[in-house]
Amino acid sequence: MDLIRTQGRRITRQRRLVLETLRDSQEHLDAYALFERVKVRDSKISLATVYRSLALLKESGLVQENRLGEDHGHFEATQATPHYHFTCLGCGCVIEFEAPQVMEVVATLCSGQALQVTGVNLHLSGYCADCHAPGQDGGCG
Amino acid sequence: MDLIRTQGRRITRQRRLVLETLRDSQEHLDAYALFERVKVRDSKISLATVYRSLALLKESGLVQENRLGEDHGHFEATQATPHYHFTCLGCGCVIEFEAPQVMEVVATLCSGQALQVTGVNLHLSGYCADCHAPGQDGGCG
DNA sequence: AGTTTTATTGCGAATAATACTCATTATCAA
DNA sequence: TTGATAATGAGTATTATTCGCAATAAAACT
Ligand SMILES: [Mn+2]
Ligand SMILES: [Mn+2]
Ligand SMILES: [Zn+2]
Ligand SMILES: [Zn+2]
Repeated sequence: MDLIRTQGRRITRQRRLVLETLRDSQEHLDAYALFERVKVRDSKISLATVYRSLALLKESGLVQENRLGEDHGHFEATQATPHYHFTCLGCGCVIEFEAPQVMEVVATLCSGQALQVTGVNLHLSGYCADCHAPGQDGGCG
Repeated sequence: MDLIRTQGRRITRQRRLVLETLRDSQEHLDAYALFERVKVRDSKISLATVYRSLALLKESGLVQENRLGEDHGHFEATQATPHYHFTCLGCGCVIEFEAPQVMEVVATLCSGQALQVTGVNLHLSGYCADCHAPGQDGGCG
């Protein structure tokens, strides 16, 4: 968190609160849901500040934004190991998974096409085990 | 295109035009850019119809929507082989690439966690060969 | 501890992408 | 050709996110 204090940026109660709240909840909250949770501890905080804090925390790498197929972002505190997401179109649950193959793809592109990759986003959607009818035709064998 | 005519849906001049325009341009157009191109051939078409047509064509699998890190979608006619996207944060160019490893990941999740995957979206961002300074620290070795 | 500097906040208003309403038009089955 | 109704165009509404600005507070300085 202290690495924010570069370039004259300040550590504020609001920014600390946004990060803590995100870390405490092991979920993938959207900006408004996070706002509601943060408001419990700071009833005066504004939604704009939540957005601004998230943008800053993202810049510093402490927070990740995930696009999970909806028209708004979902946020989570950065984990130790990179992971990706599956969302169920039935119940809306989010399942995290690791996939080292993705980094192999990235490595191939780096050497093959001289691309410098700074962001990786893999999002799968479909139906979780609870939601898909066993007879239904799905996306895998 | 004819498979649209199921469930009482109709093939209209506008829908045909949206699909054709998308097929002709081998680009990743957003809804508004597509609207402008379509308007050349049908000056009366409305933006709402472009959105509605895209939604329908997506449903029928003829069109893919890609989220490329911006706050709006980009569309392309469905290709023979699935592919993924890299966007350059410098110049904005979009580079397509194939990556069979992604489907291995999907297969693993299908058998391992009984997930039914219907949508796959992999998006990389960073700097293309023209844009990254050779000395800069990037995301690969 | 008090003062100064200026980054940050809260609030409301502004934007931008996309969806909706509804009267009119056009597709298509009969 | 006609009738039933799906789709369109135009405008409006909605939603996520950003912006402008006066008031506030974090950090640097005394
Ligand atoms: Mn996660
Ligand atoms: Mn493409
Ligand atoms: Zn589910
Ligand atoms: Zn570039």
